[in-house]
Amino acid sequence: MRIYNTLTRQKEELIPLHEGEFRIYGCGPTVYNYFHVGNALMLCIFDVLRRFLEYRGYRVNYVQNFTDIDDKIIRRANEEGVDYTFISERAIQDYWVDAKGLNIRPATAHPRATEHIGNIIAMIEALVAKEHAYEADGDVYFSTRSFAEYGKLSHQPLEDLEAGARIMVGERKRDPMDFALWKAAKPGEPAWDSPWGQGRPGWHIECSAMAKGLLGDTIDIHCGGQDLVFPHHENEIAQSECCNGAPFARYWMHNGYINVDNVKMSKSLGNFFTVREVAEKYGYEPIRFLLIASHYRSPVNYSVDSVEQAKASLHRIYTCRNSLDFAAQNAAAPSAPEDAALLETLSKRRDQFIAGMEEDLNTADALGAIFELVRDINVKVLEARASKAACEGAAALLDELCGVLGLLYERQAEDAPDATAEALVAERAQARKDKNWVRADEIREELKALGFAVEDTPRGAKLVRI
RNA sequence: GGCGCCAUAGCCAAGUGGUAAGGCAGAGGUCUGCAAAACCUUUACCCCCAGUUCGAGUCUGGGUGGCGCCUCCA
Repeated sequence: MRIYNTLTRQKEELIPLHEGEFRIYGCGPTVYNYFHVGNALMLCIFDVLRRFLEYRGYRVNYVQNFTDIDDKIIRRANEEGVDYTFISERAIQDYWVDAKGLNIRPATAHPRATEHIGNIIAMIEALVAKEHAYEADGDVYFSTRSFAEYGKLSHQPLEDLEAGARIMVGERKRDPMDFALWKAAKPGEPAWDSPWGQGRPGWHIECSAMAKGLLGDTIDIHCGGQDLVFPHHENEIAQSECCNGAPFARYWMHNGYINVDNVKMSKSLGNFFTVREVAEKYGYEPIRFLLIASHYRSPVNYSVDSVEQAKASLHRIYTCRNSLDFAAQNAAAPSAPEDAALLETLSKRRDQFIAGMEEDLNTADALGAIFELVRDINVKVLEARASKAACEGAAALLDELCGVLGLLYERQAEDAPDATAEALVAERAQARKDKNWVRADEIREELKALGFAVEDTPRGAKLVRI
């Protein structure tokens, strides 16, 4: 598999450091409110990466953190007059609801910054001891000039980055490019004991500490949104490599943004749609579909129209999948001699799917393979009246590929046959045979009262729950 | 100013130099007592101008238009 590595700015063969296992760290959300469609892209795409690697036989140790202590959380807590933990807990609960709705599998671990204060302090102490960091009035800063490779991820020399740097009021930096590892407590703020007095961790050090604690000094893949490249990921590299004396992440994967009217969706611009609000109107699955329907590094323009298109696209797959169940139940033959050849033909779509995914996680291409599989199934299985075994084989393949993308999960099991309804269907079939259209239409009304719509297909009447 | 990204049909969107995947919408058709649904078929000289090449959406240079990071942000 080839992956675009931000560090080298090229596609590289993805090879794990440890045989058969990938260790992946993803920067999760800062928890203070609902996450929006833009945040969901990162969650969905790296969930797909993880699913695909597992599908290809690797073990995946995927750690995704929650930043549960931060200025915004504190501000929110003050606004609502509650403890900061109330805000973060509530947002994490909301996260689980939406993540589950989007069919994002829980990571191997979901560490919280506040659970790793000990690791964070230990790491800062090590950096101070190595003179990569210094204390100033209870704050601790990382000295960027002490790390010669600073800027290697964003490919910017320190001097150019410095042009945009500034010192905020109250900071005690020696250099504008230095960044806080530890912040001295301000009155009324949550704080932990440390060698530098009461305080709380800076944002960047959390991820370095949690990655080190749970995955080791060198991890395989570090992922996140492109907006984290600088300064967050650049700073993580500096901290981790100076502390550990080992390469931090071997591959850096960054997803692009979701745009609204061609402008980045972001909390600060206020042009965002929460996953919660979109899901209430269209359901969760179209959101997931929309996000993986284009390549993860290219921008996706979000609009109501795009969600509706996604929903319609998804419907095509669902129809095919449900028709396979119906066809399998009503197939004339349990199996046929040509089944093997038929399934062999269909499995070419699996090869196509995998080839797409292996080229920098090209989910758009992979989705194309799924739709071509759907057409193949419509023509060669459903229309050709293939055997029960062929129907089941086709269904299994469709489920397999959709499963890798995490799609087709809102499919309901078919309702168990309702005896009354079944009897009416049989009576209607007879009435239609007798050309008693009046009675046939009456029965349709009766079924409607029972909550079923009836659709006539070449294989007989099909009941659909209204 | 520094570092990058993007421009493919009405809309969305793949495309690793060799005569443009896929989806939505539209249009035809099939099935059909009616109805509903579904299925099949079909729709592009790839922003402009030069250049390299036997051959370019794909490479190079120059335009035009749009976007991002450099400050919290997925």
